Amino acid sequence: MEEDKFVCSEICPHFNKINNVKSLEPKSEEYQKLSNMFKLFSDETRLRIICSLLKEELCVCDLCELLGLNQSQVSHQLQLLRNSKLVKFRREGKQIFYSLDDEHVELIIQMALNHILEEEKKNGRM
Amino acid sequence: MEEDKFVCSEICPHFNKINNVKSLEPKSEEYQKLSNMFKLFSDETRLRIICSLLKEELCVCDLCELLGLNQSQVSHQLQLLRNSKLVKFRREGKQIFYSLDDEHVELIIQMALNHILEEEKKNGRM
DNA sequence: TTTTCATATGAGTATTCGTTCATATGATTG
DNA sequence: CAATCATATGAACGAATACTCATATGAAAA
Repeated sequence: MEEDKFVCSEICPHFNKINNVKSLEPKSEEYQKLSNMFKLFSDETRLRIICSLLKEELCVCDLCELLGLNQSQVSHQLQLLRNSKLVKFRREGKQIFYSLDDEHVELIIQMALNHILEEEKKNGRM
Repeated sequence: MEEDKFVCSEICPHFNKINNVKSLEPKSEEYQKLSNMFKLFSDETRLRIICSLLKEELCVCDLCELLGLNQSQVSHQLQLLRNSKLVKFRREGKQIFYSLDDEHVELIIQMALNHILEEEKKNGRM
């Protein structure tokens, strides 16, 4: 790893830039947490579950019905979301109702959606 | 797939909820684009590259130096970012300079970072 | 208290994805 | 035009992860 960490002779290393960036960037622990968070959004199934819960509290079975997924699939994904404290749940008889436990999620997804939609508009015009 | 798409007898399907959610949620094509976008942020290496480019235009070699990665690794990740139009680049002699080609990226990461930091604060207090 | 229903979970498998190594490309320099 | 330098790319391998199937749990109903 260290052996091929080359620096392109004398031309390239823009050390002023590099030091500038170094001073501004998040700490490495934060990078890990950030990427873990984005990982939760990166699977389409999970994302659809999250977006569904944005609007309504739903039970596992509702999610299966809504998304056309089997129960095991939904429960496994919900487990991941639970572990990351992104969703909360309450029991009501035999059913368990899930809802989002985070105020930022909606904003983040909305931003990303804005990006997508603008991208579409841009490509539509060219 | 279809066979085990059960609906928990008569109790569960909260069809009014389900229909409400259905009417509000993004279209399935958008889900795919959204998850693809988040996938780009979900790898720590890629995320560090993105965050570095947030501040400065940098050449491949700068990124290697800055992040302690080998050239192949950086180029492969840049290829993914290029394919998704998240970065742009310009050639200057032998070097290629990359920069971000998107205004939303910074906002999205900032939101997520807010989330992380608040989470930390919350846990610190308990 | 046995059965049923909604959900959770573990193991196994298939697939996706990141890294590495080797090599290619394309611009510059001698 | 041969050599060198910065970067790109393809193939192979390994690790991570999503899905499936089978089974467990825990509440309610019979």
